[in-house]
Amino acid sequence: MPWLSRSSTNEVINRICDKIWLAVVQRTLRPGARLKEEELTEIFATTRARVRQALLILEQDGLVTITPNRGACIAEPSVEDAQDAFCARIAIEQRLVARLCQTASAEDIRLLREHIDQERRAHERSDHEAVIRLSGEFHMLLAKLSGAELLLRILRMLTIRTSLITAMYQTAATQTCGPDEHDRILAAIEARDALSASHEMAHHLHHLETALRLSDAPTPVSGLREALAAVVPKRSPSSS
Amino acid sequence: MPWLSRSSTNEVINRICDKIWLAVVQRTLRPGARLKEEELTEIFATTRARVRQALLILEQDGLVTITPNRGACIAEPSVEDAQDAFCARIAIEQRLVARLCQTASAEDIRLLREHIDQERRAHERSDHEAVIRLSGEFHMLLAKLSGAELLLRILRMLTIRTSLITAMYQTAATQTCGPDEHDRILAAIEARDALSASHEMAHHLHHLETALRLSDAPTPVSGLREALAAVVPKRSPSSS
DNA sequence: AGCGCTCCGATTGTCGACAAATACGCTGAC
DNA sequence: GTCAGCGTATTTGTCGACAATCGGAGCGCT
Repeated sequence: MPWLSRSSTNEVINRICDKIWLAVVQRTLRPGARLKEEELTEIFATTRARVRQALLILEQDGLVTITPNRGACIAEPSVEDAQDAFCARIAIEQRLVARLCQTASAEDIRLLREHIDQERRAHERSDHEAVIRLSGEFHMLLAKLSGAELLLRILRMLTIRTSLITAMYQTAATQTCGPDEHDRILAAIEARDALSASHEMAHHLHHLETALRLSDAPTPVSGLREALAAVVPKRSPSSS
Repeated sequence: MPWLSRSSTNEVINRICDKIWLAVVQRTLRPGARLKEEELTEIFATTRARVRQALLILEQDGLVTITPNRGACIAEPSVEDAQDAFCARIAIEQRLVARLCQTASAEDIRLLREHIDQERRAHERSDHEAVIRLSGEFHMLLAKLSGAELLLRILRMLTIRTSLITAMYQTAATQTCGPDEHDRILAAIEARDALSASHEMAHHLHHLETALRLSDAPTPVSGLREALAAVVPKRSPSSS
């Protein structure tokens, strides 16, 4: 578990945070899903206070939204949030890769290449779940290798938003951006070509964003979620 | 109180967060200062649970550090953290002002001008406390006017770091960067000159950073803090 | 039958007390 | 006189129970 949100001092709380975050990335938990405290309490075999702390942390990260007397749900970022997140990601990750061009060690590059290989393997066996997860982790790995604790934290907040958005406005095309672009970014880093690296990164993120924007107007999936839940509430109309 | 950290649902908790943040900005609370829970409890006339929540939020923001069984202190960011924070601020705030060049309304510009006027007045009457506070608030105001909730949050995390660092490595020169640079940024925004605006912003932040870097090597003030506290513990040597 | 009201179940929010851990001061021995 | 060991006292961490609030079902009224 090369995982990333050791925000709290407590091990249990970190496990809760990581698990939920992982479930969201793997599309097991959809945006808008309810997170009942008691439920989580018995799932993780802990107390409600711990769960509560974990939820507070996740709210700070933007993964869940807590509404006063109604509990926690997986967040549903607005389109504006997504645009802001992409904007900030472009700004930050450009700097990030440019910096890595100067600081990256051979070991760093090896790790990145290994990661991309994993991505490629997952892609080849059509393991969409792993593809999505690994694709996000690549960017986190970049931040991690930069050694900047702060950038890692910020990038986590940003990737959380973009992951949620892709989960909400998911089109078939969204998850097909293979590891090629990551590969080109790595190549630029390896060549110590900062300009090219930041350019590739900008291109990559812009690509991701526009792939989403396609489905922006037509199908805000989650916008219909509540409505659909009310209309087709799992009850066959023949019975009553 | 045009304040910024309404992270929590609870009013009391927000007040605690704001007050502490304000105290840090005004140099009333120095980095490394101990924050005892019980103490805060009676100061804010609340319960320890509230205080605890507030401290957790502040830890997420990077304003305090909580060490497992030893409580909370005002954070003391490392020099690397500071550099990262400035790096990220430059990346983000450049985008920010460029964006404001397109979206800023007349009302926005009026607010910014008013703020700068406040800065100037504070500067003229040598109210250093207000100068520091307002100088930081200017950047937060920019983020606020951009309308991007997310950018505001990130920028808060970043300005917290830079504020802490300036409090730690403070030289006389640090706080003298008058409102002129802010003024030039505003002028560029008003002229809808995105390139110039982002350039001015980069220059401004770079200026701030180098002003600090001067004292980087020579006097890590807070490094001596504990030592000094142990050596000169407010007790006159004549008494005992 | 449609609509509004009330009551009830479920869920969250809050608090106080207890347990654990650490820092400090004291005593005693070398 | 100094240092090690121990006990206490302060501070944080945790938990369980209670109170407040919200959503929904049921019921009565129009």
